[in-house]
Amino acid sequence: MAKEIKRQIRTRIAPSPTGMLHVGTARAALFNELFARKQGGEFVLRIEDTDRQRSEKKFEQDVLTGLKWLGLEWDEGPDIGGKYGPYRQSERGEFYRAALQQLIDDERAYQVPHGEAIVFRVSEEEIVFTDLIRGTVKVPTSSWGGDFIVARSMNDPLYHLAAVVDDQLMQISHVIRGEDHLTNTARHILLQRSLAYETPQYAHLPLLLDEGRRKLSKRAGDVSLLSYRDKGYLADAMLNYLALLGWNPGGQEEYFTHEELVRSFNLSKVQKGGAIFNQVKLTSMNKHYLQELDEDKLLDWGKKYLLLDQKKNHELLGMEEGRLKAALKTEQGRLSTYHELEVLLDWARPSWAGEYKSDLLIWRESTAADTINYLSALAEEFKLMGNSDWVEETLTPRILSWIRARNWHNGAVLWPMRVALTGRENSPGPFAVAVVVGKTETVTRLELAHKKLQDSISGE
RNA sequence: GGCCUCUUCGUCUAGCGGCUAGGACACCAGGUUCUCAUCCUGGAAACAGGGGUUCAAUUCCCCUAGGGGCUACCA
Repeated sequence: MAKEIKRQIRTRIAPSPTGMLHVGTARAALFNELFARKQGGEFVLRIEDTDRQRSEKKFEQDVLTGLKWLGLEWDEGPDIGGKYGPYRQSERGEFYRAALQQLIDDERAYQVPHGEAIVFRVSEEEIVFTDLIRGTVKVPTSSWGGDFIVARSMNDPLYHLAAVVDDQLMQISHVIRGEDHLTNTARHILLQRSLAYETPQYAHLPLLLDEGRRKLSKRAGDVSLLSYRDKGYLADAMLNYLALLGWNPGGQEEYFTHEELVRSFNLSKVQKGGAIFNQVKLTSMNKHYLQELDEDKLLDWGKKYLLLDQKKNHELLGMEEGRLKAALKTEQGRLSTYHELEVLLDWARPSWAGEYKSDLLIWRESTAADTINYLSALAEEFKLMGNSDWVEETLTPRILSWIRARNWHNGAVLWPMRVALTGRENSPGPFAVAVVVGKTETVTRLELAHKKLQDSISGE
């Protein structure tokens, strides 16, 4: 038996730029990247734009932007070149022509009478190959009907031919792709044999499914990777979530950095059945990552959101950066995506006017009269405080003991204070908010609340 | 229809002949608390069904059922 020289591990992701980068494609890219990195191999990005009608430059850009955002880096690709370029199929015509000519010369393929297609001859047989995830897979050529078209013309190759030629020329050792390619693999093996190519190792990933257990597609909702970025999902969270869809390292831990994923990745632990892309779980994972952001990263994250609609968020954007940072920090525990940001940050605006109902100011076990009293007492107490005391560590104990000294109830005083400052039923604690908006605004807001409540009572 | 393929809580999964079948998300209850969130405690929740093999099957084999994919001059 001939000792085979161990080939360099080379994997690839080969998206076709006919739409926005799909989360399923991103996940396949991730698995290819993890596998290559783990083995000390190389990861290649190839753009499969043989379908000129449907391929668009903007989609190619979306693919590149999306993969980069996720944190995947390729060793060779259309943007950086490499030793087996070009990496765009539309620029590789000569290679496909040569392969087609060879197939025709060897009578493995023929041109139909008027030259509008080149057909690859297939005899009836069963193709057997080893899948790194599924083991032995058998596909009879009858399953797709035998002969198949490999090109529209010498200058117009189709997917099967182009993919096979490129994988050979680019020295791809492992083809890791979706399960929907299972029968395509049999066709590719036939082409490889006819062209005297090497057959790479194959691994077919379980599909990403929608809630109805169907292959995740555009009609199922958001499948564009970057749409998740724009909704406030962090790349680290997305990467982590995607990695665990159809794979896991075996233990109980489920939060991993990219480096940790590389270290523990193993194709044999890839699941065989499809996995539902569950946005609820993704969101909870995102929340976890959001909690761990330091204040500068959190500020960057928040600003990206505000920039999405600059007009609407004009005031927050124009605000002093320290204040925005502090405001975000107080709301950090409540953040999970961008969805709620606008509402959560509303109180932080300097011109915030308190559009809440006065009844909200009254704690459930308190009365309007008492609340009015607390509100004015608080305002007076704050006026006595120096600006240097206006930090949470000083403010909190001071007011708490001030309340205790008067035999008041924390809730009866703190609830109205918090509502006066945020106008919300649910919000960060009153001291944290008071520190962010500053002493002057705190007093103003307390006086506003006081007036609101008084007006509502006298209006009855 | 044909071919291929898959099957553990609702979801993502651990398990690789002997376990009270574990974790996470979601859900429910309680605690902490001015509220929400966080955090802590607890709870409900699964081996698709039927045959084998074996002292012993979630685990190995077969059948059935169900799901999914493919069946383009798309990729």
